[in-house]
Amino acid sequence: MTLRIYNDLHRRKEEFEPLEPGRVRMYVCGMTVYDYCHLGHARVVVVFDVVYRYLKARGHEVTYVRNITDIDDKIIQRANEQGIPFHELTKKFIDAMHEDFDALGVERPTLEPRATGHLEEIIRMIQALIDKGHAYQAENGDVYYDVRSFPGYGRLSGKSIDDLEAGARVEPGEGKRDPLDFALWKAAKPGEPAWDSPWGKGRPGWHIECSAMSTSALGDTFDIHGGGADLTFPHHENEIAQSEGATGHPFVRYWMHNGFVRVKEEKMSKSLGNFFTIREILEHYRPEEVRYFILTSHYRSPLNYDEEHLVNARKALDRLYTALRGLPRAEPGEADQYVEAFNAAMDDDFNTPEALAVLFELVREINRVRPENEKKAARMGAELKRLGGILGILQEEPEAWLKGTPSGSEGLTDEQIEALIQQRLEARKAKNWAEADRIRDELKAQGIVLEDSPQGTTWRRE
RNA sequence: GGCCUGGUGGCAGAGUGGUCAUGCAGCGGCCUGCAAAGCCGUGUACCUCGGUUCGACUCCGGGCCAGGCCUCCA
Repeated sequence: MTLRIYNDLHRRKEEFEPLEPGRVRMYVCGMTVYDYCHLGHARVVVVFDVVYRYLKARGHEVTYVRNITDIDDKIIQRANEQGIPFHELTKKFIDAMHEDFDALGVERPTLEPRATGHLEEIIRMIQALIDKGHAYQAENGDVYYDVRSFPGYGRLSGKSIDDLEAGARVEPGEGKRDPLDFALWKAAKPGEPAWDSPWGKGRPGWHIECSAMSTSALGDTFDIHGGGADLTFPHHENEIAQSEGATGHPFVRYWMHNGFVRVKEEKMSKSLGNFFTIREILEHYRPEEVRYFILTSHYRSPLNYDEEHLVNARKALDRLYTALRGLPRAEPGEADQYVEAFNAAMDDDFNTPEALAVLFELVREINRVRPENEKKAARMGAELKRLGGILGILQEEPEAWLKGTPSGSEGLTDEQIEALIQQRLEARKAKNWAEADRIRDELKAQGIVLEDSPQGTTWRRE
């Protein structure tokens, strides 16, 4: 069985073979930390978290690097607006980002480099580009990449320099030789944070940060580079030009881009203002519901945000957890055909919707087997939980999940519920069905669902 | 304008040249004091017009529609 990944560089699925067998080097473009993360950011980190987990589950040793852009125009602007030093602003949002991602159950990457911690590498790379004739310093002090000096420019995004040229414009005072040239180093303006360099005080451009951080952490050539589809051009195109221009080696073997989160058929983005932050959503929905929702569509497809879908995610997770509820502890087993189907789905370019479908098929089998053979069901349940772990779901205690509330909601306490159930039990013993049903209806009105079984009555929150 | 995706049942969302997705919702049955949960069963789904084929939702071409990139954006 081989893993196939859709490689954006060639626009087709390709068999995945890491440069070094058993070892995968992966880089994902992380956040620019000037605001809270929204659902679009959540999608990137959840998607690549699953890629990371699955590669590990497949037995690879994975070095996963996800950077933090902690210096750029927007950060400076926002810090100035608030009258605080830029690093104070970035610290606040880096902390918030970690809170949000931790809440979503996203594993921390192996390394999380920050641009401001890699000025040396950045400067060295820019110098190499100048030395090799790929970059030049303009009269305004900025250093630009000479796009026409790199023959492969446009290969990833499928654009030709000449087509791009048509719509491009040079802003006054930029001093570019060609409108498509982009800044590697921006000369310091008054009041801006600045670092010393051979070209005077200034700061790095956005694109060069990722080239420098990725190659310094993973080497000139590495296996997977990921990010949102909006980064394909120009960011990733520029990264290729920079890294290959500077090192002379191929940069990335497999390029992966996830699709956008949409709101009413439009891309969710800061500029459109139609975004929902992770923390807003987590006020009303549980992290696992958000995560499940993200995984219900394939990572390259668009994902339409709608609260109804989050509600649906909870119902689906309820079914999964219900199958696990009350099963004795056991070692995973008895479910080979489901494990195979799950792996086949994941091997096919990380097809999480199909992998989830397999989980539901396994659930049906567990529910079927359970009455006759609880031990077998328990082993299958353990397997279900293990597979869920690869997707980052189903790791809660089933009982806790089913009795849990979305944060923020209020109602009866567990003790009050148990007391009412006890009362109802008395009524049922006396065959006072009217009273028993009254209590059940009362609880139902509060969002509590009762389930009677020969073993007793259980309850859950809707 | 250039380039790139995609249009699947009530909703969401996979997938395949000729039997099944899956979840939610619906309907019938079993189970239950009645329910719930669970199990079993159930739905003339594949934008449109042509073409290829014994056969296409699946391949090819046109059209229509939606979204994206071409400027900071995950």
